[in-house]
Amino acid sequence: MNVNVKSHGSEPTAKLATWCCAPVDTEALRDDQASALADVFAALADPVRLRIFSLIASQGEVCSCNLEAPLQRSQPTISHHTSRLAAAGLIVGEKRGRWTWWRPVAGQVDEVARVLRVTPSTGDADTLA
Amino acid sequence: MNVNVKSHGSEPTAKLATWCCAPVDTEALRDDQASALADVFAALADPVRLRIFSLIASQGEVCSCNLEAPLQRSQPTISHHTSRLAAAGLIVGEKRGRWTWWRPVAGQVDEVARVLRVTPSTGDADTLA
DNA sequence: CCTTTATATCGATGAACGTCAATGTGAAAT
DNA sequence: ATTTCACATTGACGTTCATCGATATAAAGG
Repeated sequence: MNVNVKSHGSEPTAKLATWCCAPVDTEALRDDQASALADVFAALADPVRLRIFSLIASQGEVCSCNLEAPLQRSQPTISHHTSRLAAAGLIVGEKRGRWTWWRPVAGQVDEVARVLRVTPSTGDADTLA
Repeated sequence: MNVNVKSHGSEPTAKLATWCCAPVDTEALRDDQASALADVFAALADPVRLRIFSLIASQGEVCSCNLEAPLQRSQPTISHHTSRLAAAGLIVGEKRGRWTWWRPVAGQVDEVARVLRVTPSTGDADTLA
């Protein structure tokens, strides 16, 4: 069937799960950790990219051709945003036939969620040293 | 005693927990939800702000005066970043005497982490490259 | 009052970003 | 081979941003 399956997308620059980092409330981030993490947040800091990512994550797999209409953006703009999400390691693309299919990278987004976790043990009535 | 305790910081524009939204993999984000969420991510999309937030979250409470040295940024720059974090609802400031003390808002960051969660039970996810 | 201290705001500058029209690329269909 | 189709890349434009120096505000101590 899929003879023309190729891996696709920019080489992700962010490989958070391999080396970054303790939850933000347990230990202060080093500068290099903060830079890598900021790159991932920057990829999510645009409403169009967020909607693209949620469309991909909720459908499991989405073709680029099915993103232009719901987001009302031009084809180059969609391509630009999928590239940025891929560079951040949040999605991966696979070219099958003429279409590029994008899937979420669960590990990357879970890693971000883990780092973001703030222990609720800091009650508001507590004395905070 | 602390007679001069005042609430402080810009009125947070992002009140995610009150209305936003399903995890990104269960339902596609609406445009207004994506915009609000993108604002929070934009607040985290800078290495200096990330380190400020992690310093505050890990210490529970930090004075602005203790941020300039570790981050090696000027006082106006630190003030600018704390304002942006406060506007995103991620921290709150309290002016006691001459100093402004910043604390994390656990609910906001937990809400972001919850929305980010991607269930690893995505049906066809076994073919991840 | 005046001075000191901590923080906020203003103005400017250079960099990065979102967007689209035009164009390039490579694979599929005819 | 030629055309068509899906997507990437380029170039340009206006906007937003991070940063700092200068200045303003506000509180505490004299």
